[in-house]
Amino acid sequence: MQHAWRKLVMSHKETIGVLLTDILTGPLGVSADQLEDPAGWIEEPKDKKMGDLAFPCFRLARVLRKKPNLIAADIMEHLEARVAETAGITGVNAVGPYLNFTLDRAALAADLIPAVLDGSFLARRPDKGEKVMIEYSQPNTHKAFHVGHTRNVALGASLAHIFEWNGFEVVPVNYIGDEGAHIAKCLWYYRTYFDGNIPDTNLGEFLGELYTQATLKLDFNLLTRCPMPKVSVARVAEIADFPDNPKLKIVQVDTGEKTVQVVCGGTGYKQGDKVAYAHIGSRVNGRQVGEISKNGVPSKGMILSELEMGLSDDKMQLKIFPDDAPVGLPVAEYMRTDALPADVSVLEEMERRNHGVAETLKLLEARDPEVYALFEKTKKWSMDEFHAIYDWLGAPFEHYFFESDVGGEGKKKVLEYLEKGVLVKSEGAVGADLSEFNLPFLLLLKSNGSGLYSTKDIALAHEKFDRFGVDRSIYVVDVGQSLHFQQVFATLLKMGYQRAKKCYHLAYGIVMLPGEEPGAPPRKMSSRDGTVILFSELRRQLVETVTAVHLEESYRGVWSDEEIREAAEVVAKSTINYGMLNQDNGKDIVFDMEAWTSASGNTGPYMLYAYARTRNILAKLGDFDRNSADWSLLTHETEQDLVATMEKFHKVAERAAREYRPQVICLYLFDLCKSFSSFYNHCSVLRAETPELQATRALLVDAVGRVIKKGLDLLGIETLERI
RNA sequence: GCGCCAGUAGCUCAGCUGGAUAGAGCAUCGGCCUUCUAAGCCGACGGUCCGGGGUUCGAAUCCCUGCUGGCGUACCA
Repeated sequence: MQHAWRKLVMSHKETIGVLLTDILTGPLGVSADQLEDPAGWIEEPKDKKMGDLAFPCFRLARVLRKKPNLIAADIMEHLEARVAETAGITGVNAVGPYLNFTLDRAALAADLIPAVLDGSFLARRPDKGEKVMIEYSQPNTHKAFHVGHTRNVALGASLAHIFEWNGFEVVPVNYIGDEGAHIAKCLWYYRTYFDGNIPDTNLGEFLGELYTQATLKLDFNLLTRCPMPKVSVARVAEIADFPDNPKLKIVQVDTGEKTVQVVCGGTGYKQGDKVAYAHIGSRVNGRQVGEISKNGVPSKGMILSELEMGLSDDKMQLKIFPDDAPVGLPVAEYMRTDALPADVSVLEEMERRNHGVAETLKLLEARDPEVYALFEKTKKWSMDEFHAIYDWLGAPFEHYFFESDVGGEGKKKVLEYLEKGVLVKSEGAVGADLSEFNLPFLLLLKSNGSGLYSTKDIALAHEKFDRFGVDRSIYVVDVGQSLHFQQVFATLLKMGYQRAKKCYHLAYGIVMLPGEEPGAPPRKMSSRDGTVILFSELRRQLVETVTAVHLEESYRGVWSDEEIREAAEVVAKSTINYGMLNQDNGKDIVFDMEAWTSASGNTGPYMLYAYARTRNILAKLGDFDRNSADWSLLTHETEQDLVATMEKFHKVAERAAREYRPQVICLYLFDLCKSFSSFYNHCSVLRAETPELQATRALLVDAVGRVIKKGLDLLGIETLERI
């Protein structure tokens, strides 16, 4: 069924276009081929007060060789009479270079409001025949779920609703990270160190805590200020000039065992100084130290600067130890902290811990009965918690993918395409040369043959299209993965998988915390520093603050405790969801618990409040004569605003899907709710001057409430009948 | 080094494919509750749209360039 309201608005532009064409090609003498399509130039004025539609005369300036505002005046002369006899348009005036048209709002309201009330306006759009998969959330098991993750969930869930409403067939899916080193670390810590009691609740967060503890155990900077094996104290035995290069010196270094020659570019040392010497084969800041030769002068190992040791920003100054530093002693031991007992070797302890994690990983991969059983048990702890969180947030999932399920298939595919010559070997590893796409090499198999994140994504993409038959695949993943997905999609294309063109990475910015002092820049959350806001904590604090600040005084004793609790939960959810969505996808969000819970202005609770007010009016009013409504009575500025704003709903929802931006719905709802609040303070329904006006306003209020509710629905936000 | 993203009011942010006097919220300061819920409404204050060029009748918007910040740059996920 065609909606009358839509035809009406479309026809306004066409009607005006015809009028303008008549006048321009007639009295003003513009030839038709110079005119193109005036209806297409019509836009909406920035300020609603100026009118409903505007025609800018700038482009005509060139054709007519006249100033735009004079052209507007010329057209006006002929236009006014024509407009007066045109139905649907109530007025026109020339403002500078613009012609502003006012539409017949009573006619608009007469079409729109009944359509809202009978449900046809807000009904899901006709089926588009396109199946869209939306992958979001992707949490790692054995890690904590925190505020940052809620942005992803809010975005994904909202997009699912928005696409659904726009007539797409939506398949919302999750992709669980249940494989990899993080799990080995967590389980290693649990088996090696944990001796407390397992809590009764929040087992997922408990695992996250174990994981954090594990990373602390593996942060060797806590054991020594120089966590580098194969770096030891050495003595500068002799310094000689380098031929033809005054910046370099040839240094003979006494390591305690032998004397080696090093070409050194650093400064601030002299013969006899004690320095940090990195042996061949050691790793310095991730780089392997090898034997090199500079202009034919061999150099074995390197002498570390203060920068290389992470002690200062000075990249030239070599680290010099006091004279009593024993030559040959590993620097890791020399610079140890007091975290370990003195009789425990730092290097041995580092080795022991690294080995422990590696062993756990091996046992996991080999499905050792004990370790694997522990893995499955703990994985369930995480999954149970995830499900509870999704349930609370209202996030739908139709299917769960698991990393552990796609790894094997990924490897198979990579080897198959290596065989075909599409993928190549490089430095012992396998990957895709993407230079034809102007992208860097994508590693797909490590030199030891094991797969990576990218390997799994190759298999996952196939699975999505082949098994679920989707036409489009959206990945909601943070912006840090942009290059990764460009590479994955390009690799798929290179493998001849044309449907990679229908893959889209929706990149969003991360969630930050406000600076510690006013004016300080926002900071990243870090589980290590304990600055992460865990989900349970977020929920608890939000509900608590909402109750204390807004519900306690007004409703305790008036509502049941149960109703207060439920209201607090709904408000808390709206706060977090709306806050996460009402921001440009790509930009970082600063999550300020205090600011978010204060809940005034452009926030979720503001929308809920506006909605509850619409319901409250109707509840107080009770029955009224719906047939006595007279749309021409809606003359107040705020009433006309509401009608005009409601009308935009389809355009907004369509745009939100097209641009993958739930935010446009937020902006729209804020606009609508603000108009309603203004209306609420200016026009009373219960005390309307006449029964007709009262009935008309009541229907308007009802319609506005429904549009707000539907908009919030698309954002994944529930409403309350009263707050 | 290279690549991507960003820089708009004291703070947090809108500003759609270039259009009218650059807009909100918060904060600050004034008003409005015996009348439908004050989580609200009305008003005031507040801007060299990072700098510099260019395209255009017209630039916060497009192009170039510089500065600043963030992120990413093959054996982590």
